[in-house]
Formats: sequence, C-alpha cells, structure tokens
Amino acid sequence: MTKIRDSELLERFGDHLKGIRTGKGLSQEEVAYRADIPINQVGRIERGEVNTTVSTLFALAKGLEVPPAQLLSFEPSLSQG
Amino acid sequence: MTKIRDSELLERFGDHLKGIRTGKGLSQEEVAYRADIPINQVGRIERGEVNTTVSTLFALAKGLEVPPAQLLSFEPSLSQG
DNA sequence: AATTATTAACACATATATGTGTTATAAAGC
DNA sequence: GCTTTATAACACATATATGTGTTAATAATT
Repeated sequence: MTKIRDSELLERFGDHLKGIRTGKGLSQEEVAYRADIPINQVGRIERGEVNTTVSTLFALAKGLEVPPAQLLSFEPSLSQG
Repeated sequence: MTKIRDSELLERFGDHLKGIRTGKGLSQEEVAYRADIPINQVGRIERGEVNTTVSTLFALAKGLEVPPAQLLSFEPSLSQG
C-alpha cells in the first residue's frame, strides 16, 4: 500500500503532455501563461514529479488548446495492472 | 489567485463520474474495490469535495471499466473561461 | 564568448488529497 | 422493529500538490 503516486504512470503522462506541447511548438512558459499556472508546475508535471489534479488538467488543456480528454489518451504502461 | 480547487468544475466532474457509475449499475463500493481505493474517496470525488489526481483517475477508470479519457469528457461549465 | 530563451533544480509555506476509522442517514427487504 | 445495503459525514495523521522565489544548467542566437 501507500502507493499514492505511481511513478511510471506519471512519467508517461508527463511525456505525453510534453509531446503535445512540443508538437504544437509551444514553450512551457507559453503554456503556463495560457493555463494560468506557474511555469515551474508545468515542468514538474512534464517530468512526472507530481501527481497533478483534475483542475490543473483542465487548465493545461486550455493552455495546450486541446480537449481535456486528450491529456489522458495515452498508453499508461507496458503491462496493464 | 489561490484558486486551486475550482468548486464548480469539481462538482460537474463528480456528477459525470456518478453518471458513468450508476449507468453501469455499480455501487461506490464495487468501484472502490475494483479501483483499489477507499470507498470514502469515491464518495468525496463524486460529491466534488476533492480535486483528485491523475493516478486516481486511472484507478477510477479501471474501476468503472471505461477509458481514462472518458472521465474528462464532459462540459466543465456553462461558460468557458 | 556573451546574450537570450528555455528548462531544470532547489527551498519553503500553505492548501489539500489520501488513507483510515468511525458514526449517521436512508432505503430496501425480512 | 431489525438487518442489510448504500451513501454521506466527520475526524485525524500523513503525503504531497501548489504557489512562489531563486539559482543552475542547457540550448540557441548573435
């Protein structure tokens, strides 16, 4: 128990976000500004350091100009739990 | 600033989750068991009391037997920010 | 090399999610 | 009425996300 964080999932999620961002040619700063969240937070999320929240997901979707659901559209791991 | 939570969004999100769950005829307890999270947490999320995390979203998707992205597929508010 | 742009890393206070246990409602069936 | 099932509500400790500020490292440009 005391799982809570789940590093592998968060790293993959971060990579997915970064892929969307770079695919659009946006900097972390631009995304942070549009999403109205600190640039440091964008970096931490992309690096998989934090397990971000629903409200931040919606903010990021706005900043990245994609539907929120797209942020969760990726393969979470090699083997499903 | 000091927004962080965003009650309206979280209430809508909770309603959306509850809609998926009841639409499948599942109890909170069943979902909690399958998602391996406390039943209390499921309730708090459905009631919009907490701003849950990415890892819990994936757990809930598993418990509800839907793709994670579906959990974010709803209209977040009457007027877009 | 120096400047600029971009990202990472670090520290810290505060808010809050999670996990756990317990108790209260509410509805349904006996 | 009692029991079962389902959900809500409360309390509390702990982990951690967020927000903020600062500094370092890494490109890219000139």
